[in-house]
Parts: sequence; C-alpha cells; structure tokens
Amino acid sequence: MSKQNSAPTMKDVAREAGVALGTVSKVINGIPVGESYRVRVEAAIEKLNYRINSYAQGLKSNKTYTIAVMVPNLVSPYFCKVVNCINRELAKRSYRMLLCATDYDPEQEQAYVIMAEQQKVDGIICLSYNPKLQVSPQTPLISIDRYFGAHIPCVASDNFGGGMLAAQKLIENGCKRLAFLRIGSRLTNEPNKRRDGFVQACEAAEIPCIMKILDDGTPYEAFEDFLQEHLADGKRDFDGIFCVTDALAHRITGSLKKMGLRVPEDIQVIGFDGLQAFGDLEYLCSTIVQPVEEIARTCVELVLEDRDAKSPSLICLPVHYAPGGTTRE
Amino acid sequence: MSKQNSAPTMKDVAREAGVALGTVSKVINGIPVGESYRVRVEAAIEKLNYRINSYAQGLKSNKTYTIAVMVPNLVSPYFCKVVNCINRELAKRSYRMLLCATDYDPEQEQAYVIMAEQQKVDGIICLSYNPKLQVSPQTPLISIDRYFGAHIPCVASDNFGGGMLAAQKLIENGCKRLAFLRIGSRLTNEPNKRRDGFVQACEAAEIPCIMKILDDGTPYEAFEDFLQEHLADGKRDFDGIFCVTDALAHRITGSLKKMGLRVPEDIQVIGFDGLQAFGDLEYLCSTIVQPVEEIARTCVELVLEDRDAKSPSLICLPVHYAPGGTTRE
DNA sequence: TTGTATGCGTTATCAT
DNA sequence: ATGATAACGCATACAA
Repeated sequence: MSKQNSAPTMKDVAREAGVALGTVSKVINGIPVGESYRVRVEAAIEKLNYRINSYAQGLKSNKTYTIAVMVPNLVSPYFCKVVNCINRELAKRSYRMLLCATDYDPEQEQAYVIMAEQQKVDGIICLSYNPKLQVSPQTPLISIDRYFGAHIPCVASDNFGGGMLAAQKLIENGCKRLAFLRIGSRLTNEPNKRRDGFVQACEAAEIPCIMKILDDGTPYEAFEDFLQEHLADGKRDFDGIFCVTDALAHRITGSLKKMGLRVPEDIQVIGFDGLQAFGDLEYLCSTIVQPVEEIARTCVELVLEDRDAKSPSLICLPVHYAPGGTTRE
Repeated sequence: MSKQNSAPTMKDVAREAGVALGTVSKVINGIPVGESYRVRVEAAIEKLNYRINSYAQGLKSNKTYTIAVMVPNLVSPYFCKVVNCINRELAKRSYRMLLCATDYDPEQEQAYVIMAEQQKVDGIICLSYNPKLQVSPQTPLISIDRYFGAHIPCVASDNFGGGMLAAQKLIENGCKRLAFLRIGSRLTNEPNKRRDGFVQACEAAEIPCIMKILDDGTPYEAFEDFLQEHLADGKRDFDGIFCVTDALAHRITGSLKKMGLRVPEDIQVIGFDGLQAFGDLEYLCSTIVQPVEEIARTCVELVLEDRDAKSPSLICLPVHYAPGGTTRE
C-alpha cells in the first residue's frame, strides 16, 4: 500500500478561493484578514479537505512539535505506564510522540538519538542507563531515573525516601530482621538509592539487615539459593524482605510460597513501583508507589520549557506506600 | 529548554569540503562520485557532525518513513505487547513510529488521524473499534481486530478457532457444562467471534453452554451475581468457564476463590490473549495465546506494501492453547 | 488589508 | 563525474 500523491496544497486552496497564497496562510495561522476572504478560504479548505503539511511547516519554522521518548521496552509494566502518561501529557499540549524502544541496547539507543536529531524533534525524554549516551547539546534532553550530569535534568522518584519508607513499614508491621534484594544494572542510577534509604532506616531503628545484590544477567535461581540458605528448615534469618521492584517481589513471593512459607504470615514482602494488575486493578504486592503521572508531567514541562530558564539538575518526586497483601496491616 | 538554532546543513558541508551542494547529496545517497571527493565530503560531515534534515528530505521526497500506530492505551498489557512488537518490526526496517493513545475516545481517534495525515505518515496501523473513523483513502490504513471494509485490510487472530479451541480444551479436561463470559464493546469486531467458535464447538460436542454478556460500562459485580446465581450453595450449573480475555479470566478466578470454589479443581477457567506476568514470566491463566509477533509483522508488511499489490481484506492468524494453572492438565 | 517574492534544506535535472 | 539551478509546501518580510 503506497501513498497516493497529490494531496491539496495551500496553492490549491488559494486558487479555489480565488485569493493569494499569503492570505490562505494568514487564515490558517489566525492572522486577521477581511471577513469575506476568511469565509472563502475556509470554504475552500473544507471543500478540498486540505491538511497543512507539517513537513513544510517544520522545515520553515524549525519547530516540529514532536518529542522522542526512549524506553527500554513496552514489556515491563512500569515503562508502559511511563510512556502512557507521557503520551497523555504531550497530547494535551498538541505534541506528538516518537516512540523509541531500545531493548537496553546502547547501539540502538545511540541510533535512536541520531534518528531523533535528524527528525529535528523538539526534545528527547529518555529512560536509559547507558552512561555513554551522546546527545548533541542542541537537543533538549530530559532523563528519567538516571543522572547524567548537571546540564541534563533528571526526573526520578524519591528513591532514597522510598527505601526508608519500605524499611519503616516492615518494622511497623513487626519485622525484626530484614533483607534487601536487588537485581539489575550495576551502573549508578537513581533506583540504586533505594538500598541506601533502606539501610539508613534499618540502622536508625537498629534492625539488622542482609543484602543480596545480583548483577544483571545472573539467573534468578541465585535468589532461591539465597532464600534456602537463610530460611530453610525453620531458620529465620529475616522476616521481612524489601525487593527493588514489584517484578522481583512477585517472583520472590512465588518462591517463598513454593518453599512452604506463608506470605505475609511468616515473611512480609515489599516491592517498589506500584504496579497494578492490568494497569488498573489491585496492587500486585505491598509496594512503594512511584508517582508516574507526576514524573511524566514534570518531564514534559521541562522538555518544553524555554531553554533560558535554567532547569534544576535533579527533581525527586514523593512516593507513598500502598498495602497489597504481602504485608500484615 | 528550547532548541538552539543553526544545525549544520548540506551547504555548510559543501563549503567545508570545498565541493558543490549536489556532490554532497550524492555522497549521502550513495551515488558514485570521485574517490577524493567522497573522502573530503565524509570528513566534512564528520567534522561538522552533520545530520540530514528529515523534514527537508520528507518535503522533497514525499516519503517520511514514519508510521502512526493508534491503540486505546498502554495500560492493557495486550495493547502494550502489540505496540512493542510493531515498534520492533518498524525499527528493523528503519521506520519510525508515532504513538497515538486514544483512550477509546472517537474524537481523539479522529484528531489523531488528522494529525497523522498532516504529518504525512507513510501509513497508519490502528486498533480501534470506532466504526465511524474517517481516514482519507490516500493514507494506507491497516486495522487490527476490527473489519472496516474490503478496502481496509484487517489483521486479527483466528478468534473463531480460538473460541473452538477453548471449548475443546475444557471438554478434554473433563468439563460437562460450560459458560461463556464477556464484557466489552457491543460493536461488531473480530474478538466477538470468540463466542461463535466456542458455541459451535459446544454444539458439536453436545455440551450445554450458558452465556453472560455485559455491555461496556456495566459494573463487574454483575458477573459476581451471575456466578452466585449459578454456583452458590453447591449448585454447579457449569464446571468450565471461557472468558473473552485474560483480564476477565483473572478477575473471575479471583471471584470464584472468594466464593470458596477451587480453581481448577471445582471450576476450570480459560482466558484469551496469552498475557504473561511482567510480559515475560508465567501465563496469568490457562489461555488461548494470540500470535502478537505475527500480527505485528503482518501489519507492518501490509502497511509498507506497494499499494498496487492488492492486499487481502482479512487475515486471521493461528492461535494456540497454553496451560496456566486454571485448568486440570 | 492583500498580494508577491524569497528562503527553509533537500533532491533531481540539466548543462558543463 | 561535477556543479548550478529549480522545485517541494509553507511562512514571512515587504511592497502594493
């Protein structure tokens, strides 16, 4: 199915209306013209079903009303939610969204950046942990969850505070010894602060805390070994677990049940993200909820902001706790 | 953050390399030029960090290498998976994707179509049940899951076959009386055929079958009343349920458990879609799996296909069954 | 207030 | 093989 040619242009409209090209342009852009002219032009537009050519417009005005949004994929519900919210915020402002799914591949990320630059997007919102990402400074760039440098605003949840909150909630609910579980990129990024907050709150409460941190790519089974080691045969090295994401909390809860442990009666589990079944039903586990709508709104506001207004380099938005059945409330 | 001006143009490259504009264009487009010229031009491109301007290119060539993809949202995991797969297929072919989330709102859908036309996209892939959607015939359009007419190719799963398969599997697993549950748009669309296939297979096997079909917007509780009515106090009007989607199967399973019924021991449940937890873990329920990758690939192939090659008006792709713990295997 | 002419960055046609 | 030049569709400065 290839495109048919010959969509009507402004010139066609002008001829149809019997006016000059410039007049048509003025009508379209809301610049006052004589009433009778306006009516004729509008009629011609209607009659020919004229649509302005954004490519000609963009070429001329050097403004494309398009933002590129880069995420690893649309498999993880968190990324989906981020993209969904950003899409809404952009649509509100009549901006278009170019979606770039990178599959965590630095080469694809870089390729998408080049594409976006060629495409003359008005900005890029990117969720990437690739420290070597090169973006020419001409293109406004907003990062989610990773701090690239003072010149690139980063928007994130209050990961540190969220980690603290997780520890506090577990302790409130009666836990005496805690564990922190994480798998993911070892690269510095904002979500890594979840651990720091968690540890600090444990220390403040004088509650012991064990860590198990796996590098990306390690098979999940390593966690099951860890659980066996600390919880098998009635051993209880800890009675509360904070998982770095809801996805991990979900799998860990499954493993615990397979071991014959009851959640939340024997062990309580808290995740992070605030994911819901099918995006809008119950929480998958007790969790620290990220303010995704606010993150999206902030990113969009920043990326569209006038460059002169110097943006903050890091914005952390508040999280909250939501019970989801894996803690004793 | 507004864009800085003055990205280098072909003219700058030509000046830097000391050649004519046309020569630069040829180098970029792989048209043979003298070796020494090529080298100089490439060096200049590198030095200036030149990026071709897609807007100028698109204006000139009337080809934008952009496809608009319209879905209701990125909340439902099924839509996310569709978008994810289409994105991959487009990226493979160096096409860009303009994402349009419509929220099921016909006005937004129509607005997005107009936007896409202005944007001179090379085609639209749309998942919409809006029967009144107007798309000018110049823009190649492919529909997912809804048949609009012979001139608009529709790509869908074999919903009828999937419905049959669901009945067959329930019967194979020992069910004697079945039920079909559905909620959603009453408008004619491909997924409605799931019921027809299910009914036909029940009739062929001489198995009785009860339906409960709710209009969009009806509160979910109507299903719980239905279940009470037919299954409370040891009554067993049916022992197998086919739900029109995994999302519904998930909720129904929860309701059954709340009623004290065991799944799959007392009642077996099959859904439709093939959704997995976090997009890549276990199935949420026993299910008829849609071939989303193939659907995506087919849509992309069709939308990019030469218009002269007259496309089929309906393509149904085969589904398969996957056990997911809500049936007795 | 209306119309004309020029240029945005690229491609393609045409002489050279 | 290379370089000058004319479109593509729109916006705008400027002339009428």
